[in-house]
Amino acid sequence: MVAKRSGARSKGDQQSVSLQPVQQASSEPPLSRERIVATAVELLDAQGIDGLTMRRLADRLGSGVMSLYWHVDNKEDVFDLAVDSVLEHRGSPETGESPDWRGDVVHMLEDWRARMLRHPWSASLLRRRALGRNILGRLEMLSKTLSRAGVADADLNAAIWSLWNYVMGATLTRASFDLSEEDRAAAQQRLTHLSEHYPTIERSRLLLDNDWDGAFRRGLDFLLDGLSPR
Amino acid sequence: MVAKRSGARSKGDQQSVSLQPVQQASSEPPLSRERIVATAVELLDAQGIDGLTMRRLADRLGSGVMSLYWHVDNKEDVFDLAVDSVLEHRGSPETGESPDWRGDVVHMLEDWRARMLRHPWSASLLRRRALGRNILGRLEMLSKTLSRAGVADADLNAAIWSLWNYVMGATLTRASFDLSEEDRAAAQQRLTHLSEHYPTIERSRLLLDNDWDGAFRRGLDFLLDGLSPR
DNA sequence: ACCTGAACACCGTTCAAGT
DNA sequence: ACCTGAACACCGTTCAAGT
Repeated sequence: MVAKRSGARSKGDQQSVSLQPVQQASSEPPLSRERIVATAVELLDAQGIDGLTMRRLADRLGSGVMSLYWHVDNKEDVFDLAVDSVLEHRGSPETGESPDWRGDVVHMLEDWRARMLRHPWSASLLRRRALGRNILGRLEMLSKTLSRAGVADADLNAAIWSLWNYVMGATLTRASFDLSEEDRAAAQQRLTHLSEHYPTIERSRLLLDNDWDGAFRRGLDFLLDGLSPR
Repeated sequence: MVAKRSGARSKGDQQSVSLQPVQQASSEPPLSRERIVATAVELLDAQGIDGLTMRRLADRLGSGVMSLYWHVDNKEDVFDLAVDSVLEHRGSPETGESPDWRGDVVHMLEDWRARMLRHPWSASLLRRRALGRNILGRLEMLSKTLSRAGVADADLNAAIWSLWNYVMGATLTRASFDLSEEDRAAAQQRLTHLSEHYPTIERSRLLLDNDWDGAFRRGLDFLLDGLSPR
């Protein structure tokens, strides 16, 4: 799980481009869970959620389709593993001592969101079954930090879930709203056409606002204001 | 495995049943956008997101598959229409004058969430293209209410999106986490097994907490505390 | 305007079998 | 232990054609 972009593909290895004949192409590394997951992420990035099929995945890996099923239960399993792998998280040692708990939380959650947005398919695939070590590690860090900050034990879970909900909602919305210019245009047209019925959101240009990062940060501040111990 | 047929077919019986003067909106005979959408919702409720196929939908409607394509662009279109229909919303007249703006907001958002949870597939299908009159009506109501409550124009969009994000994240999480007892069991087992690595969330029983409604309300209160004008 | 069947180019997964 | 092709039971959608 360490090597994220490591050379799992044999065709275009840069070091040996000039000298390389056919021979090395045959040395595909053996199929493995990690290689399957990494390739699934590549494929999802390139083709989107409907672009991942077991057949295409096997093609990219240079194996037969059914070989995948030795390493992986089924297609759902591939999705779950891909999602957790996107949220790689090594509990940084300094977060245990930093005096700026709020900064720590904001930083971790912005990183969370940024990672998911780099793989826009991931937000819509985060089910309970996908909870792997990376996601759990982030929840643990959040829990520890909030507790240290003075959030009461009785409020802790509600606070964590509210932050989770906010991040998931924001990420999912951004990923699913902003994928194509075509969608933007259609929404704008529809809104203009019906503006008489929705005067307030028309006036504030709610659906045309494009500052996603700023809006995320400001909403997060609202939430952290609300749950800070006073 | 419940092959439940709602008697919705048979080409010529609408006139022949002479004892039935009751005319409901659920008219059988002609294919129409509304009838397609309503049946799609039924099918999604019964079989889940993968259970909706154009062939099955046509079957339920007693028509050929390709007949659907006269009324509907494609399968995506069916999804979008189904999502908006779930969020039916008639702008209640009294919300314009109620003195309890916070109660109004909580009420509308709890209704929003409840409607989506009654159709758990809907949360994961809410894209920009799905924004129809019902969703826009809710955003308009939210906007008006917050504005009336004294939220500054410069904060308005951030406030609305933060509420949207929160509701969407909470609803999506609840829908996708709690669908099966099997998932719960697997999560519990995994957590117990790895509890040494995640002591804090283990101690607070974060993943076993089952009070979704309460957690939703408490998190919403955090957020509203944070964005209330002081 | 509305509906249709046949056909195309795909799917995920079971199975029995190969090394 | 690991991999495989053939086969099954499906998909969404194009097309040419019917009323």
